[in-house]
Amino acid sequence: MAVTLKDIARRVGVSVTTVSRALGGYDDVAEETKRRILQAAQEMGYHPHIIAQSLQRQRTNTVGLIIPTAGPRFSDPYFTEILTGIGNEAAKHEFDLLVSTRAPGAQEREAYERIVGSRRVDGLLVIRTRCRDERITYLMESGFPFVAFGRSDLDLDFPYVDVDGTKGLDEATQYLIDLGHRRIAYISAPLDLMFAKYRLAGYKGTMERNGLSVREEWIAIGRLTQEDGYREGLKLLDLEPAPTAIIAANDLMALGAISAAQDRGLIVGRDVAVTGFDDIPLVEHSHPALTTVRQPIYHIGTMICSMLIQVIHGEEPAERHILLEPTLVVRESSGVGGQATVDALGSE
Amino acid sequence: MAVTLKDIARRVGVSVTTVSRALGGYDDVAEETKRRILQAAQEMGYHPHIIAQSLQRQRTNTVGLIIPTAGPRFSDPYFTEILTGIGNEAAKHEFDLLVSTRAPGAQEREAYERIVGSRRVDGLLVIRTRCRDERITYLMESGFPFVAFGRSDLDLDFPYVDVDGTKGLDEATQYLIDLGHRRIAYISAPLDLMFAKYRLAGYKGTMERNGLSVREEWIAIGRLTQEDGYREGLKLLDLEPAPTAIIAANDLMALGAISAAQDRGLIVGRDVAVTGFDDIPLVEHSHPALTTVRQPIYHIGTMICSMLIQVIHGEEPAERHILLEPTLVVRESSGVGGQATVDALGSE
DNA sequence: TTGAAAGCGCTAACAA
DNA sequence: TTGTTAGCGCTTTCAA
Repeated sequence: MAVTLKDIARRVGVSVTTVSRALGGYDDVAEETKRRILQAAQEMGYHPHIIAQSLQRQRTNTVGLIIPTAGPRFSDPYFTEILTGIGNEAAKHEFDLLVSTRAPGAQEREAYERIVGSRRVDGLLVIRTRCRDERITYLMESGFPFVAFGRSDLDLDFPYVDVDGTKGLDEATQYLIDLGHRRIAYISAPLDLMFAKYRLAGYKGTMERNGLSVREEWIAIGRLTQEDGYREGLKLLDLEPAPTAIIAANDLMALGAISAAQDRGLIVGRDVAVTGFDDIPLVEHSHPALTTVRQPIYHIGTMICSMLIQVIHGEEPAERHILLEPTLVVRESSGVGGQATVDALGSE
Repeated sequence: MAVTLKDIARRVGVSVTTVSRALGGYDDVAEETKRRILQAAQEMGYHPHIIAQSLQRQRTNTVGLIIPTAGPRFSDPYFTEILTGIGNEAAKHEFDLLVSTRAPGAQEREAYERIVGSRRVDGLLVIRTRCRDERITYLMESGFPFVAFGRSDLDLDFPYVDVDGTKGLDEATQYLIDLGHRRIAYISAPLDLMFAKYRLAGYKGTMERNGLSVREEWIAIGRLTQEDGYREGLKLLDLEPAPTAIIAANDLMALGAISAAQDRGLIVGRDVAVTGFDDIPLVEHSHPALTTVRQPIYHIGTMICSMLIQVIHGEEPAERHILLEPTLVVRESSGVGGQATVDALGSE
């Protein structure tokens, strides 16, 4: 049914080897022979059998990605975007992308073991690194090629790309403080996620540097969903005294917090400021448009993928540890023009 | 480096064949031999070399999905959700999932040809079917196993799952009409998408059945993004007379339309009604919460994947053509309690 | 109950 | 410039 080298060889009247070499672009094939082979291959609609190639070359030309999902209805735009980045970069290098979705835990560990053990892919991409991340210890132990999006608290050296979350939250927090805010609450990500620590440190550090106390009840934790942002947002807004600003550790929770504020009858950007982190496409046209810390997710996808492919090819990436600077994107939700400030302070 | 059957054979002192059979669970291996082999495999951390297995079995145990993306910053939660559904179902059957992202066009066609030709996967999932969909003609011609999410206007018989978009829009439109709306605008999806036709037909049909004229300028078209929903929403709201309700062909555009209305100083659910389609997690906690037509995206992902695996196994799926009934989910954006109606009509 | 041999489709070392 | 041979790791006859 499918065309093989053998079929072409038979038709052209040469050996399989010659066909293989002609198609492989080697120059030790007579011009005329090559021409006939190429033509036959063309006419017969030949495509190399990738599996056979992989077995021979001991190389699958495939990178793997196991997306850590929370549940079925998970749908963080963050993942779509990084997936696109990874996928496009992989395609550029003629690599395929194998994707699994697993919730952190035993199933996830097994998926890693199976993929590594079965040599299903040439390398893995680890995203959203965690504290004492066992995916990383496992991959380091097994010597399997991988690149991570996110740093680690393990004392291990591996290639990664990360965004300086501390800096990002420094900027967001300082921006709000400069607008006059004093009671700034923070909705953190679960603290087993590495980026959560960095961002929290940025928030706390900046508050303290400005001589502002960080009250325990101003720090909430949500699982990165809009729903959690909403729930925690309500709780924060119901505090006495209520915060005049809420910083969320990601955009989805910020959107939830905005809904919470609106449900409390507050005008976001005037009565209360809200900021996020990520700058997913969604928040540019939300209402109000969200002030957030931008990290170039798509671009990071392409970077980790291209680094991984370098590692697979046995090349040393120019930089093994890349820390990107995020940028604060000011929009309406933080109260452009200081409107929020005035009112917020006025109510103090 | 990696453990092979040969390694185990050598250690246990039997042939590769015997090891293969023992591990394969055949019962023509002596109990004692089997035990020793299993133990050795365990101790040595053996995992079958999937590529070698695939070559031999002529089966990759992998399904493919090529996500039709618009651009880099694409990030429709719709895709994340269906991806999760597909991925989880695949895992259940011990199948892997190969994912690519390609914009419709030449590159996409090549990706299909390459994947099919190279026998990279055992079958493909086609999502978001289009008019005269060349992916479908190609797959039918080549006899490659596939299952689609969406029907086709081609006169071809292939297995699919779809949601009755016409019915969904019937319900949404009728609901708004029953609330008293008369000037109902519609933001359609690009009409080369199959589902766009069905949904548009539902809108138009219901309007007409109720004796309401559908004015040309009330029908806008957006590329399913929030941004387009915003832009088209503004245009619609600036019409004279302005529509009192806007139906969007998907949730993302509905969110955009809501932002547009809010930027025009309108209260959505009171001054204007807005509805969507999909019921992505995002819209339950948006502000106002979105009235929408729910289609079980995650579940559809599992369905098409399990159907495909059946086809791959040479089984005939119980049902080859599944048409699901969507359900209208009423929330605030359509004006619960008829508030929108009264005010909207009042301004007529 | 076990092993030898062949072969999946391809590449590569070596010989001619 | 071309072909023969071997082999990637596995499964599967067939024979012992």
